Amino acid sequence: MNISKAEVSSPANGSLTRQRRTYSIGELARMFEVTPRTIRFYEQEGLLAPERRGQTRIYHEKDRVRLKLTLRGKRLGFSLAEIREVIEMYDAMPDGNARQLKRLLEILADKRSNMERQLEDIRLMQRELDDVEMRAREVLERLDQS
Amino acid sequence: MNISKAEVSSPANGSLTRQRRTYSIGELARMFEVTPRTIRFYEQEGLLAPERRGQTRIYHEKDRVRLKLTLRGKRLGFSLAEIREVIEMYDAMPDGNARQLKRLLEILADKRSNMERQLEDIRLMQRELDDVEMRAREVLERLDQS
DNA sequence: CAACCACTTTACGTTAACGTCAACGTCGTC
DNA sequence: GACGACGTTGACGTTAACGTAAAGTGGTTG
Repeated sequence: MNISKAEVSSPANGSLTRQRRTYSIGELARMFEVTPRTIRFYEQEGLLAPERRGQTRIYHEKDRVRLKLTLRGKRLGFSLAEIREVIEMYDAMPDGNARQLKRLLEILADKRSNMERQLEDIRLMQRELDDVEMRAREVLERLDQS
Repeated sequence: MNISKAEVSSPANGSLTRQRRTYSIGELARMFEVTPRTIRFYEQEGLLAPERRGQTRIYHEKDRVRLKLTLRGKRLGFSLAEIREVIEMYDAMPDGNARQLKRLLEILADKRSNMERQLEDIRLMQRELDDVEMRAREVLERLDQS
């Protein structure tokens, strides 16, 4: 129950609305239920780029959001490489050339169709589960009766 | 464009509605856009159990459905082990004991909540994509104007 | 000051899901 | 009867996504 020193690590904060909260790798790891190792690995793969205070990594809101998006992407079956590609293009957007931007739109369309398919898969799978569950309950009832 | 010999492999079929079609490993592979190696691997992992005519494998409708379900499960991020678990329990259902059946229901509920979460993830991800796409289009327009 | 965290790097290990290659059998056909 | 297409087993290779262990650093706490 010790108060994190990270809380104090911000210099004279004038704004009230501005959240200048930072996180240690351990905090972030607990928040998202991953290991620090995972977070370092994502950095190594170019998905995160936290600030450094000496040796130790310091994560800001931006990093937290990225991690959240990364994990969400993973749950949807995207590879880290795919996720990185999108993140990189997103970051380079303002001064990205037309070719890059069009490539980005392509990728997005691709992800979109991917997700449409997943939606359909989920619908179908839910029906299967309904079916299996029904049968299972039937069998269970018969077992209870006898 | 040669007619598959598999077509002839069924003995005097009286029923009209009954589809007694069988498939070779290659046919199945092309149908689902996987390699034969993948299909053999799934068999080795207990997900398929095709008939054998001598050395060669012969796949029936049942096998085709299983493969379809397996691939769908994969697209949803389930491991082959998880998929096998469900398939095995499903097959053993009629004479499965109450404990097994309840375990099955647990697994199903688990998959269900998994998919609920995926639905939410997809919704969120779609919004992200909308957002990114909008920005990208804006930047593109500005590039076109200048 | 010693002990104890939390954090760091380096490096090797592991697992799932196949790919790839070799070496062979079996058709139909030219 | 050689050839090509397809099938088989077996074994080893590969990739992604981390796990794990070793060895060191830096701060605070009793």
